[in-house]
Amino acid sequence: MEKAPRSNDLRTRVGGQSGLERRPLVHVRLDDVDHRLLAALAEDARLANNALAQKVGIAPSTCLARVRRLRDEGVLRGFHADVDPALAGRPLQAIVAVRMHGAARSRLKAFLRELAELPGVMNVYLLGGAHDFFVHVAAPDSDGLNDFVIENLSANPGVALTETNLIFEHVRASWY
Amino acid sequence: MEKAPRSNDLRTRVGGQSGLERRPLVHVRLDDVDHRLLAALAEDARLANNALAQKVGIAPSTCLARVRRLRDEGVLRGFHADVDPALAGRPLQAIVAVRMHGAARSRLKAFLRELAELPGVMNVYLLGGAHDFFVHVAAPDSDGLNDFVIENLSANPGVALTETNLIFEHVRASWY
DNA sequence: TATGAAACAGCATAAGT
DNA sequence: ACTTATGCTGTTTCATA
Repeated sequence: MEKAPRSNDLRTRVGGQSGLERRPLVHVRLDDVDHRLLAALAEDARLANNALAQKVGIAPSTCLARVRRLRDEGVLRGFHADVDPALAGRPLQAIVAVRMHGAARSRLKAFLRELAELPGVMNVYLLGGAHDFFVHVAAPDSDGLNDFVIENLSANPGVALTETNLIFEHVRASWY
Repeated sequence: MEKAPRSNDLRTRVGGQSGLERRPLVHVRLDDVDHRLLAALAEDARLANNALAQKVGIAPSTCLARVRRLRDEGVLRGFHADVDPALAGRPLQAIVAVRMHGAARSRLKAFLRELAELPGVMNVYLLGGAHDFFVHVAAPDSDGLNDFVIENLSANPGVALTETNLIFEHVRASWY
């Protein structure tokens, strides 16, 4: 039996999920233990398997298998550090609401993908409703924000209008 | 020498930052290595110190000290698992824009704090602009979403109007 | 399917250069 | 800031219930 190079299954195959590609929409049955695992990892993604197992009351080996299953099924999409944009040089956050011209809607998803790659862009939400999408962006200053909106949004001929909402506070909820 | 119970410094003192409390607004100088560390951890929060060090091209001990500094300074706010709401039983996401009555604005922050604790609430954004805040929420179904808006938002006498935007796609950007 | 033990590998941590 | 060295912990497999 060839020995695979020890792949820490909790850490590998993380990321690489843009959120834009269509997912097979499987239904996953999650029991109470699974929910506790998800809650614990949502709160602290760096919990070691041992500590995690103890926290939810199962054996480490069982815990490892459960978490691997959750990852393989796609319930656990990844593990990310939460960086404070203000302290990382981007103290000015905004949510820019954008409406497109009707003809440009076919290229919308590709456009969003490009936007998500731009520096400072934190989230992009494709919407149904009065606006077509929201861009959550963090900028170094007011000029930077203005430049972002003008150069990356308004400059696009498909963009009909933008509405910039400054963010005064952002509370990231604990999820459940 | 008393042996402190091995505290993995990368994992301790994580969480407990709601985002609502006022921060001392210190300026942090980040060099290129720091930015690479943040980017790497934002992409995969479970990278072990060794692997992280190798990835950014510094020694493990240096890496440990750097990351600890980033955490102590508040640049690294925490490490969170990214759970797919759809596969976890909440396939319907929305961003609800809310405007308050003028008189109710003084209690706004406390209100947001309460909202953030509700099941399904993922983000709350306090805004300046046409709306007072946005609530990013994930609901089990259309009824659940409706109930959330009515019971937790419209029911509040301070709420003047709500505008629910369904989310078709959510792209979480790679941060930088 | 979950558990527990055992073995191994790999990591955090603290010296010293 | 790097290198080295050392306990020690976490991961992993396998046998068992």
